Amino acid sequence: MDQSPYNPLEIEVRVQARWDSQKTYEVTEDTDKEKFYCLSMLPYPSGALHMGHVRNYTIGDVISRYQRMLGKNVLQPMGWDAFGLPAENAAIKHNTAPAKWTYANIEHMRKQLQRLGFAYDWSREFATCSPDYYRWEQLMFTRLMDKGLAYRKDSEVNWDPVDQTVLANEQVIDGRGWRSGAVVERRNIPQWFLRITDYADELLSGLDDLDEWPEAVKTMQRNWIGRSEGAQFGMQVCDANGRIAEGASSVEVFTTRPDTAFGMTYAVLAPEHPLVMEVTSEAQRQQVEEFIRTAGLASEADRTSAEGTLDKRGVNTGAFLYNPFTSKPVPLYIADYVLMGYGTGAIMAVPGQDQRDWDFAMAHDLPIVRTVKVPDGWEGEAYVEDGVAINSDWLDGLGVAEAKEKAMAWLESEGIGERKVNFRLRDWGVSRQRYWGCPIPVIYCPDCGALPVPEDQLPVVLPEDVTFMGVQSPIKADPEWRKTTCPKCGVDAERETDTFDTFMESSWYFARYCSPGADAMVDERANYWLPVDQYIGGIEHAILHLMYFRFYHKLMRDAGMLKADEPATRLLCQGMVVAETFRRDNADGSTSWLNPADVEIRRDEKGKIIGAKLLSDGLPVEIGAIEKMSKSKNNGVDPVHLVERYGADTVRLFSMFASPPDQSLEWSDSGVEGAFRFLRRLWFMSTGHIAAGAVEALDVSSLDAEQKTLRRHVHDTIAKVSDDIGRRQTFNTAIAAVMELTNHLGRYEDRSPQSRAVLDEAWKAIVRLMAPITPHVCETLWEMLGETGSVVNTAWPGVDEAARERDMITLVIQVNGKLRARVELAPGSDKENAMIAAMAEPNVTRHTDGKTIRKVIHIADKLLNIVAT
RNA sequence: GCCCAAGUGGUGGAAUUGGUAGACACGCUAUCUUGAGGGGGUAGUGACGGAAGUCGUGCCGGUUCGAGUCCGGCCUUGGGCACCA
Repeated sequence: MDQSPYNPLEIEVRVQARWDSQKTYEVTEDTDKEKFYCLSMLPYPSGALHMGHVRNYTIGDVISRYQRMLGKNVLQPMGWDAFGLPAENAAIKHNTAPAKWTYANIEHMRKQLQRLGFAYDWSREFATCSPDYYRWEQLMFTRLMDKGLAYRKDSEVNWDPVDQTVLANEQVIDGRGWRSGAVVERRNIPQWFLRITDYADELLSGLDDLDEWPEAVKTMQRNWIGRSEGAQFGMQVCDANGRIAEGASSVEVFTTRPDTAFGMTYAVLAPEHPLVMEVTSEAQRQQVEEFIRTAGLASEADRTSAEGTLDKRGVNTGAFLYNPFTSKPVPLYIADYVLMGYGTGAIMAVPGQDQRDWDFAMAHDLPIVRTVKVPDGWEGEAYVEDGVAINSDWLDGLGVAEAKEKAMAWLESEGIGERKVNFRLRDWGVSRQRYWGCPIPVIYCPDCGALPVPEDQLPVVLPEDVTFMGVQSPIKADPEWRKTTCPKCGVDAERETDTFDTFMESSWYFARYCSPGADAMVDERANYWLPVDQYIGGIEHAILHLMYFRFYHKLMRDAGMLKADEPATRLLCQGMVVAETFRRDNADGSTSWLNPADVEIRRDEKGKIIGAKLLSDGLPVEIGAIEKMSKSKNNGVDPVHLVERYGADTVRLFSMFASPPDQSLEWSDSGVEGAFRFLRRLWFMSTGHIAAGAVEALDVSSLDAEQKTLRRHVHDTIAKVSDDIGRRQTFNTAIAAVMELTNHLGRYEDRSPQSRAVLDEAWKAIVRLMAPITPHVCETLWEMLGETGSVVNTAWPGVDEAARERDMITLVIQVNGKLRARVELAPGSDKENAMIAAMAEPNVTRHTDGKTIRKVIHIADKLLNIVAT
């Protein structure tokens, strides 16, 4: 048999056509098999696949293919997060409709994904902009309205006064509208919210059970939820002498440090606090009104001092509050360092124990009382650490924890206050004043108010064939679209013209994949597949998407649709794809960023990079920082070009080999070349073995030492690769282990019948070990090795533990912790025998002669350390 | 400012439980092969040193027979939060 050259393009097209025609990756529920649901975050159809996608989806594909070879029923779906602002921008730019642009992108990107050979069940594919998808989201929302979990309240938006439209945060550039250039205003308009705060406690405690989620993600979510325990209590308005008038108002404050209440020297209301104007004295009225007008206007950057703290601006209201702990009045201020959106919008200020209060007290000449004893030599300002209570009457002498407890118990027994838990987490605002999104299914009746669209009128379909002017949403501009009648009383009514935040669609797509075609949001099939066994996506989604995803799953669970408590058991967040940048600073002060493909690197004779030049003009360019691939830095590498040149297997191999999945991956053209070289070598070596003809049966008992060593290496490699892919998810070291074994095979020259039998075992192992990573070439080699059936459906190679046993082990000999010799010993040798072998080594005795051996540490079959002085 | 990662050859990275630092790959050097280009083979490649050897995982200190790994302090880079009482 002749050896043909490695021709990846020919191989890949042929193999993919077969997978396609045999529907290899389509799956159904099968209770006889263990299921495995592997999900990669669905892409936004921006137009073309980038390296970040390739990396994300290759990781998911490797895990899926590995799990399938373990015999599991593996679901790996793919779809499109199709709503969103970029489609509106593109529609304006290209004078088309957002829907048309989006569908064209999906067509294009689907082909690109298919060219990479990912094992997706395409029969489950959907785009989130399809009415068949979003109708269930609308139905769910109406149910949430019924349950009171969706509600409407006023909220601030960015308003462009020229374009007469709401702007997303990213459309506001330096305080101005991105198109009109007009100064953006803040406006309060009614918007819909989901009560995620009702689930704050469960979202927090649930993190403790997510053992296979990265700590970094869990920490970020914990901080975002921001649970804090403390006390809330009322303080009555009083006069300067502490006298409380009949029917005086009371101000509720929240504190995590009730133990410090004796050190309260003033109190503060947020500028938006409803009691501000009521309590403000006549004398202070003008100042307070002036402050409220200007509060929050100055940008944060302008108000930040060199030390990084914000100015503590505020003004005295002239009113006093009665401190129930001391029975004395404290002056009441308003200040913008107190936020209306957290706690009660009012605080007791204790400058001795809170740095913000300290800063404010210093700026406004307010007294400072320490209520926790500071350590000797303390030179700081506010003291927030643990310590003994002082100046606190009946709390004196207690530690912070005990004092807190006693203060809270006192507040409760006196009926002044109660224990209270507050969260930083806010309810999820889901209204967007955009066109290209799922219409919010609500009808406003002049008599009945806001009503959910009845189920039989769903879906509320977003018209797709629109002329998109960019100034305003077509459904807001169209007076006809919104016209409807009240489902309750039948009078003329109007539809909501806002659409949902696109995070809504990505919060439940994982469940819809499990119930294709269901005449409901999901059906029973979802409980077969869920929870997701492995979820893969970018760390940039650590907070928002992954929080909403968990929240929405709980909403679906509580609606009786799903059984599990959490949507995904294991999470892997892949790192960024980065590349070198090249720049030229132009004479006019601007910078040109040059693509790596157009630049040649220059090195010295040790291979160290000493410069770079542009290929087109031969003149030098500056080497910039290594940064995330982006259009702005022109350092992107197009995966499609690489696939055309080297094949999908090479691109997949390099992206898995260059670094572990959770670290950033530095792109390198020569690294891609190296991956290609490895596959070509694999091809030539294994087809060479095949060309040498049939192989006789392996007889393990007849192997000589070298054959045994080779076979041991094969089974050590199988064990390592299994562990690296399955448990550690360090695909780079798995590949390195296969490369090492391949190098061993290359050096192995004996072609006796039993050697060829061992080599045959080795090649069949390698082809299966590499199959999840480079499936096309492995599929082809598997056939050529004379195996029937697709490697996709073949069992993962098993480890023969007997083959891994060693006749001799290498024991490392140290003297005083320094390596001095290595000796070959039978495994299981005891300390005495190890010592005899060690003392026979001249390099050891040279370092022990004339010294007393104080101690010998022996780690069986590993190491002997002789301590001699 | 607070919280979380990370820092190892010329480069990407390996060292999984405290036990041989630098696997694997890139790059580079020499050499062979080829008409050339390309590709491939072989050998070498942490630093210093002729060698024996010594030093070496951001810096300073500690624990230990033994530290890249653990502890304390600091520096740098990346990420998150950012007046949340």
